[in-house]
Amino acid sequence: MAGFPDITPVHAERATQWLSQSNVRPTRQRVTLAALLMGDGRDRHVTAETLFEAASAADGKVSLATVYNTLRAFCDAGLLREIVVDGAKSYFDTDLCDHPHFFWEDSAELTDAPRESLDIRNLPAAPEGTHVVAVDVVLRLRRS
Amino acid sequence: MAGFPDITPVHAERATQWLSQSNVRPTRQRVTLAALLMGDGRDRHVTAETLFEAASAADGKVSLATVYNTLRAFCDAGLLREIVVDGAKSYFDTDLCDHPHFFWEDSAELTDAPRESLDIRNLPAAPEGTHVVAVDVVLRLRRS
DNA sequence: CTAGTTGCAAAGTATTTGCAATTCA
DNA sequence: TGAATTGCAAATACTTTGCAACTAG
Repeated sequence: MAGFPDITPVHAERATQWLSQSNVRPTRQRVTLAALLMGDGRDRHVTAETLFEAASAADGKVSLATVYNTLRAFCDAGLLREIVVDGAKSYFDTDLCDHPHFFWEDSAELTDAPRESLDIRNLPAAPEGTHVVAVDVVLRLRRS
Repeated sequence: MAGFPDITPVHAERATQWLSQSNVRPTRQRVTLAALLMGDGRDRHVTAETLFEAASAADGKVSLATVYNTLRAFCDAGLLREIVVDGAKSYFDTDLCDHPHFFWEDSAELTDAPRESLDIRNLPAAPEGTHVVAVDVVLRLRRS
């Protein structure tokens, strides 16, 4: 459930660059959140709530509203990908490529599914005047 | 947006049987909603709100809370399939088979995508102790 | 008759927003 | 400095729930 890295100076530095490169102003709050998300370079799935808790535990001083706004800003800047699975929460994924996800119905958790194998052919064509922004593939899991 | 059939006696009759067969008690409200959903045998995608409006227009006398409860009941009974796409609303589909959907980001509408073509191979295996309940494939569309 | 269902209004959950105070470039 | 960002609290959007009144079998 936890799985967020500590915020080391190195992580903060990396986070700052990540933001600057996408023209997102690296404020203190955004650097904190960015460092938690990608400080160690690993892929992560977060909700506003989990990230807020991690930030509060780490250095505090980020309001929940800012977490929401920041996640949205990161998404708009192309730093994150929003994955919508359950009616209630939105998940944000640091891995930008299309890849399948497992959604665990009992715990409402979202995890990566092995992507190597998946092979989707003959994807329906986008209707006239539109293009496909993303292909969400979610495997809903239930306890056997 | 509309696309709901009128509620004819034939539709009501068909709806009643549909419910009875799944051990869902065919109350007046449920028959109304069921007739709107599958009276004419066509596939449909609804949200609580669209179905509520259709019911209100048709014969009235169904509260929004009941629409929510009923959609959930139909789902539990295996008469509908819930499709989760966007953070806000839940969609319900009368077509129970796995098939891909288009989600139109600008209008927040959900429609079927042509299913003939789609060919998914090597779906990741379900982790130990779980099974895959459904595979949701959603193509998010944006205006070009 | 009585267990299941309805409707209302109230509560809940996830998220967004208005706006004054603050902060980064 | 000035435009962008923050934080709070209030607002919003969707959905569920408590409970008394009703209804199908």
